[in-house]
Amino acid sequence: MPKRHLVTSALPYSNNRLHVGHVAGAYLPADIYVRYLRARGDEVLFICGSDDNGVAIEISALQTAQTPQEVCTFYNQRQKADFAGLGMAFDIYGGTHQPQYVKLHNRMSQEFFRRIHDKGHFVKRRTRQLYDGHHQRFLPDRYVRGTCPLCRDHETYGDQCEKTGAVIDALALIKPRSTLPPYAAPEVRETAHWYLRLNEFERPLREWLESKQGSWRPSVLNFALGQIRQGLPERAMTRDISWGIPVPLDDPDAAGKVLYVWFDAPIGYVSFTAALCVQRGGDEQDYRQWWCDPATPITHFIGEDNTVFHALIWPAMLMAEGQHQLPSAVVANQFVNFRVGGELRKISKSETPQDSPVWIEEYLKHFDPDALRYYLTAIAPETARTAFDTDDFVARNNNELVAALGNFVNRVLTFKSLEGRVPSRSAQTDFDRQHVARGAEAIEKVGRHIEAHRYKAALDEVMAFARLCNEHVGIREPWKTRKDNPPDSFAALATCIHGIHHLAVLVHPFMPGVAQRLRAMLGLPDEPPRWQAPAPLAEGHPLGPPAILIPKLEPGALTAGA
RNA sequence: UGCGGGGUGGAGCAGUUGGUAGCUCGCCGGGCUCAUAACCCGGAGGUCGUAGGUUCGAGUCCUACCCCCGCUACCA
Repeated sequence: MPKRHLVTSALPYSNNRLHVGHVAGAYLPADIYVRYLRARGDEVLFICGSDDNGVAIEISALQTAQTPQEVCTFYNQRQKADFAGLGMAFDIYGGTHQPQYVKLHNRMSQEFFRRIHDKGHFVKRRTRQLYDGHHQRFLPDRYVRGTCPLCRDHETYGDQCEKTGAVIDALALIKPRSTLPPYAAPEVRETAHWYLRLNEFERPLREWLESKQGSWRPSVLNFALGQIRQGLPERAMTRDISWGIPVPLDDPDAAGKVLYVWFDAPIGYVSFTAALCVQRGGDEQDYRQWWCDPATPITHFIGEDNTVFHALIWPAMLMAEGQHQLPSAVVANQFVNFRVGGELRKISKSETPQDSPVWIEEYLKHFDPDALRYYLTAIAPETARTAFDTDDFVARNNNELVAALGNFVNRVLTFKSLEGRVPSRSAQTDFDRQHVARGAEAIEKVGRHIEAHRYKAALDEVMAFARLCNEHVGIREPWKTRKDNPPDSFAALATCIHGIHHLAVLVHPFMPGVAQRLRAMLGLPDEPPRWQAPAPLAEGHPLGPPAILIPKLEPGALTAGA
């Protein structure tokens, strides 16, 4: 494995609060991966920040009588705080339109656009589009309502029939109305846009994707290859809105237009990397060490909705632009729904209660971030959608995390005869040594799972070792030999303590807070562990004060205040 | 219509290149008492969505079909 990695998590759109689905999809797995790589001794840059441009923020602002800048900065700050509360180890959390980053980001995005333009990969096309005369703006199809031109019997949005799901032409809507007050009837105007000729990249994209067979998840690969098989359409990379990055062309048709958010958002990964290089006292151009060096793998963690952009459009942009590496891996997770009373629901701003613990901000007011990290990894939507269930959360916390891991640590470290010190292991048995070897094996296996992005399997392996530790004490019964064979009892306990030391390593990528508490209880310095089997602590090594590692939750704890 | 994902014991999930189906939780029975009523041992429970096919042998490959979900948007 290489020594240097660039890891990104999808840029959250800054017009909403974060919920557990976001975290389980694009952030937590990435954080686990990064923590593991660092523990292994590799050099990692972990890049994230908010996606601040685009029509959705512009319209949110319009609806709440704020400026787009106010909207995106407000949510950028809240999201950043949520991530910090969850322990996300980003090296930088930028924002494509935040004051500290916008200048560099705009410049790099415009340069990117220009290079693609100069190489002839865009085509300019004229189209007709609905225009809201009151707001003096073009309306995305989603922001127009009217009578469905197919069924002719109901109101629908301008993009899709709500009854049949069929795609409709917004220009064909009968009696169209803007969805923006005062709901003016839109007029049709002509406009010009620059389209990326994706079809030119079908073959290189297919070859590139096929080279990933066996290492990428089938959901990403098959989806992307399926799209190519159907033929990639041209996609407009410019928009008729004002909140975004001006199109950097002299062409009069470019006046007043901005880059499509999905054009500039992935460039955010690059511009934030450059910003980080500057923050660390280097040069902006140092970002090339991470983006242009084939020995540095780039891994994008995303939610399933971003697959088309990260597996097709962004790679095509990179091919068109020609100066950067393609992603080494695109790790996509499915969505997480919310189960309430046995019923599955989507998590949404309008329907999910504002004080529900599925909102990270709400969760963190009452509970331990690591319990959430545990649960979200246990239900990781790696191959299919899963559900966040508050009762299941409490059950897993109490019956798995607390019972197997927390309780094991507690039953060993509170053992009376220890007197705060690591006892002698001189009477260790073969069984004890074998157990220690199993801990080392677990560290290896978990590492392999994480490298393959199998986080659920990795966590299972961690918990399997915790259970093995319980089994080991159960068989050794140091409480029975305490009086008649103290050396044997002590050796068993020393082995258990060594097991806890292994657990402190194993748990670190998943639950950094738990790992830190374990190290404190073991009397170890407060520094991140190395990903290797720890040497046994010397006899007499002073232990820290034992404490409850993970609190047990009352049934219904998560539903009570939410 | 097209593309993609999923359909495995009560629940949640694993099942890499085909070889009598595993894990966690829950449940039942027993044990232990160091421990956050935690832990350990044993047990019951599945004809792997349906119907065919290939094979000595298929959850695992092929065909058809059914169900759920997403995409098929100028929404991030």
